[in-house]
Amino acid sequence: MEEKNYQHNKIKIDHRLKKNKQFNYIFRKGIKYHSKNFNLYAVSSKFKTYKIGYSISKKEGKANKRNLLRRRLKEIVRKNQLVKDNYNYILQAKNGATLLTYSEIEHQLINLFKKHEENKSF
RNA sequence: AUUGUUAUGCAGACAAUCGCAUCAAUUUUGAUGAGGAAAGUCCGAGCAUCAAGAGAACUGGGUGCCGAUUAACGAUCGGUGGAGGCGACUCUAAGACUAGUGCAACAGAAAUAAACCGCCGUAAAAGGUAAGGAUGGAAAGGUGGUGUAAGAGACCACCGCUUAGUUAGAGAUAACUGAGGCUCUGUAAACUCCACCUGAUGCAAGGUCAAAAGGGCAUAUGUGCUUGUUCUCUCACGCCCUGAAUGAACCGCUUGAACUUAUUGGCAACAAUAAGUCUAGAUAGAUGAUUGUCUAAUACAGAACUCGGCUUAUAGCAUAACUGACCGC
RNA sequence: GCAGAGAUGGCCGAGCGGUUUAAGGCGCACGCUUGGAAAGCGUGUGAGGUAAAAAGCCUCCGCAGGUUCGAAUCCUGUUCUCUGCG
Repeated sequence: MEEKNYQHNKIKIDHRLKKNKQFNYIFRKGIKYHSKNFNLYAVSSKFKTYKIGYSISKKEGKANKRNLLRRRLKEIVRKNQLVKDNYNYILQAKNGATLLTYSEIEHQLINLFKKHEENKSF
């Protein structure tokens, strides 16, 4: 019974960044990658899993627009398996990213994470 | 067929695959999962804390035609008066400047008070007068007549104002009759007066884990307190810091002035009764992606303690009642 | 989520019912001064529309209504900006 619970917990690891501290740390120390509508901050971490946070300023739109964008970002990251272990990320939206369609966002994000991959290999 | 006016409803549905949150089961399944405004935070409540309570005076804040509804309200409904529209109908912070005070620039002779021009009068003055002129947002009730030296509510008719009575009404008020002859400029979203209401802070409230031990201040003619100020009385005997953290978890957290349907009462807001239902509860914060079918399906927009309103944003479709103009009979 | 403050010429900033929208400073333009500059002194200077130009007229104190004879100022709604609360 206990083993099962343990396994269950192991499957459900929290991949979210939660604390303001963590966000500030990554904003300061992270390696930055830019596209037209998004910034990616990446920092290597001592943990084996990854964590990712999404940052959308209030200037980008009203609450429901921001919510929609965040959900789409989460969906794209999950579906394309863009994120690698041992890293912490922040995805920041800018310049009217809420106006983009799903496919446009997907295109930009894949390119962004490609840059990150190339940088890592060097 | 057209033109408006008012009211109401919907705010996509179904299926498949992958994915999220909560709760059940339990080992891979099932159920449920944002709005009409969830928004603005403009009002009113519940709930919590300020050790507890009673009372008085002053101050501050709010509301302001009448009646009803409501847990309550600055909300709602039905009326009255006023304003707009040919009309259906819509809008209305609408007590009192005859308690007192303030303000009213410029213009104008004069701004709450009277005479510049004028008119009458006369030899000329004195004197009488406020019709006409000019200014202004406002100029001494208005229009027409009688009257007169010229004029004037001096007198008359109509209209307006103030006021008394009668009738109708629950009342605001309305209608009628009489009186005053008009004394009384506007402004209270100026101070103020009158009537009524009103403690403060907001779930980031607040509580549990949270105790030991140590330290400081005060120790009754004292301290504390009812969170705008002061006072009276009852009352309590302690308060603060370290421990104790830029911490985690849990509670608060969703069954409620709840929702749906029916009946009854009421013009209506709404209320009562009966039956049925349980319907988000996250905490970097749960609803997305792809595809198909139907369709007018697009807009504004995302719960964060919970309710009742108000205000603002909003595509398209549908329904009902009524208004005007035109055509036909 | 809750609570509070503000918005005035190109910039800062006073004014809080009254006369032509606006004190003062910075800035800008021109002149004086100087061999030349800086500093100093003096004069002028908001924007848009109308207009050939000048003069004049109209609109503008975040935006939209209302009260008032009259609103940058008072009241209501709204938009944006900023601050505090664990």
